[in-house]
Amino acid sequence: MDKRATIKDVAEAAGVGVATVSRVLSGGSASPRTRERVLAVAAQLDYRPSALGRNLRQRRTGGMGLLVPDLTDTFHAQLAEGVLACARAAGEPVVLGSTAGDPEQESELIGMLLEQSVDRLIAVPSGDEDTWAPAIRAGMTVVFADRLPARPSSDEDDDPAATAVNDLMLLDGVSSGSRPRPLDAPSVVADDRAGIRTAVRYLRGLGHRRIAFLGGPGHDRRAAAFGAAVGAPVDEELVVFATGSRDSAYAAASGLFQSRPDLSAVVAGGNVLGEAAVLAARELDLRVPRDISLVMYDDVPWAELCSPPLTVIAQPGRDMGYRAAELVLRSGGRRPRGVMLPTELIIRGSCGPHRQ
Amino acid sequence: MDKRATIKDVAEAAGVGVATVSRVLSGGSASPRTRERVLAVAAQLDYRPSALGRNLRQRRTGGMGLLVPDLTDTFHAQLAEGVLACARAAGEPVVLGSTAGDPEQESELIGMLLEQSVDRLIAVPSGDEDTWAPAIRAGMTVVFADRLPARPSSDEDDDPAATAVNDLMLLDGVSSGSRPRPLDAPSVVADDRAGIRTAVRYLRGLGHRRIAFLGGPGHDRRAAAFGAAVGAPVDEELVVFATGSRDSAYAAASGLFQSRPDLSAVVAGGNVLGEAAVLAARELDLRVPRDISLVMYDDVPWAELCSPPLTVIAQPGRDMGYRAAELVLRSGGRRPRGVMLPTELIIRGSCGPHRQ
DNA sequence: TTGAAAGCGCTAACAG
DNA sequence: CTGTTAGCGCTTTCAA
Repeated sequence: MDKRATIKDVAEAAGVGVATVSRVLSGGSASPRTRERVLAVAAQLDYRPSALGRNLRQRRTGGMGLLVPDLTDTFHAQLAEGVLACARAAGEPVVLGSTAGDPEQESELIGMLLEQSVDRLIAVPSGDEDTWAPAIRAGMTVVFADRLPARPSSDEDDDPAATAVNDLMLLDGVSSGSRPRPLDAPSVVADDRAGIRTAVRYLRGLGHRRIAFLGGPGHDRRAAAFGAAVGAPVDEELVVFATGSRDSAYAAASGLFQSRPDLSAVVAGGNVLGEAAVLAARELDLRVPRDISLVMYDDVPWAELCSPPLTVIAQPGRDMGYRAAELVLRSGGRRPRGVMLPTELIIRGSCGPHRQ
Repeated sequence: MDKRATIKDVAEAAGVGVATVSRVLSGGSASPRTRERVLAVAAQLDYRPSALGRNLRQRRTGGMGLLVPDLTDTFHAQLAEGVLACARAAGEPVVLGSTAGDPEQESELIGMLLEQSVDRLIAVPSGDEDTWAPAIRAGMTVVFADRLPARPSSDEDDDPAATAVNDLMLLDGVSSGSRPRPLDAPSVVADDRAGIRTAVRYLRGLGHRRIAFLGGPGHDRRAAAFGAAVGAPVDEELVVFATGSRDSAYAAASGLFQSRPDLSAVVAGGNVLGEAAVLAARELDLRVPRDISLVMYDDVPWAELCSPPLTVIAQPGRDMGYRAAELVLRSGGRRPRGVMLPTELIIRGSCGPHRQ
């Protein structure tokens, strides 16, 4: 097996200079005669330009990085498929990393990408703005998907609720006065506010009054939207957070159900939490939707498999990934502020009327 | 924002040659004094060696490629997580591609990886050996995971069953006489034979006689194992294949149930097919397990969510990915023939006794 | 133990 | 329109 042909081989075989070959192959100007000959020789030699040389020359690796917390979270898998589809269409490679929701691993992966000179990155962030500042300072074009990095917990506002309120205000266009958003990166997110609001109204319409929110890492905006939707005063006990693992999600769901028997409906902030809620409810002999109504964020194939099938707030995971990839690729000059995609409440069978 | 420091910067600042810096940073020999100084300067300058230069010099990109048919197939997501975990531990990047089960896209992605000089690749293959020969000929170290490329359909044996039988014979160590396996790549697969056999015996023990196999692309070995487990003569109609999409899986399942009302149990060759089987059964008002018993290949989190929870043949997806990554990384010299991991029948609630 | 120098394959000035 | 040339940042002989 002989080694791959280089640009030099092609140039020699075609009797032209290497620059000409380079030009022809990258669509530069050349006489039809020359162009034809070069193309012929290149094809004949089965020449494929090496990305190595080009990358070094341009001091940057093509393609993009993609960082998600966990691929076995079906929503992240959908999002990744979207990114891959766009990248494939563009012929660009995607370097993938999974962070397990751990800011430290996230940082390390960012470092790895920097080392590879990958300067375009799509991320479902786990760390806060402090985690992400280095990447952006290093000149990376980053597009956040699904959620934004949390505010750094530099001072008092350490709990999700407070952060979430901040984000909510920002979402509303209300200037928060202090601490301007330092991160200059576009994002592709779903309209969490509308999605949650619709779900809460739907549950309200069914007569539910004690509604809980079960969230995970990165669900702060959703929690805030939930708070806004149920209206003050928010029963603090009815907003609980898990830490990301399936075990933690289960524990949170189980704890919630046990501590608040008066609960009649729950909104799960993501599919892993919805899964946990179904499991915990079954374990505690709570019937869905007879004893407890459930709405889950994320539409995933298995939502239909449950008995009853789960009512969900669908967000277009694949589209979000595709759009994010488009954004990060066409980051030419203008930096669009980001995209917000609509959600849709898909009513199946996991919600029923409130029974006294 | 100043540009990143290069090896030259470090060399100058430390008053040594670039070669020395390179040596020190890659653990070569150097006097303690020099080493210390270089390290100090490097740290001070926040120097990170650029992979670009190294890659070009070594004419190869570090890390590995990973090709899977579809990340929203939870098993593939698990496998990918395993690969990523190993890669992360080794500090190596992973270039991901999703092929949608299409050999053509697979070929294109292989071409892309070749262009990037990624010379290590883990794949859940969709194409046949003809698709993969170029990659291996080009000098790539390929490790197949979950399944092996099918024999090229050069002549008569065009249908899955025939191919499957071939593979089965190979698995048994029976030399097939003709057509020696030309592909020289190790693999990490589950013990499909044992898994399927155990499932079939379990169903037999429950009294089932009309058992069907519902397969997808790449499930040839499983189909063959199924044929062997039920024993000749195999009712051809009871072995059906879908093409990979969820729609196709649903159609196959639905068609199977409708055409064979005498069916009392089905083995789904993968989680997407299991999903389809549950959906199709419900649509046709077939009760699980009253009317139809179901065993699904792959254990996935949502298998427990179904009512009743699904009895599954679990294969260690994450481990398989991790092992494959280990294999492809430590491909030093010896080329191990591959690994076969055990499966486990996890009995939940989707199988019941056969009722006349 | 160390430094100088030669590229790896490619692109982008700059001449011709 | 085309060829020559100078590197991109790194590793690796080869001498000193």
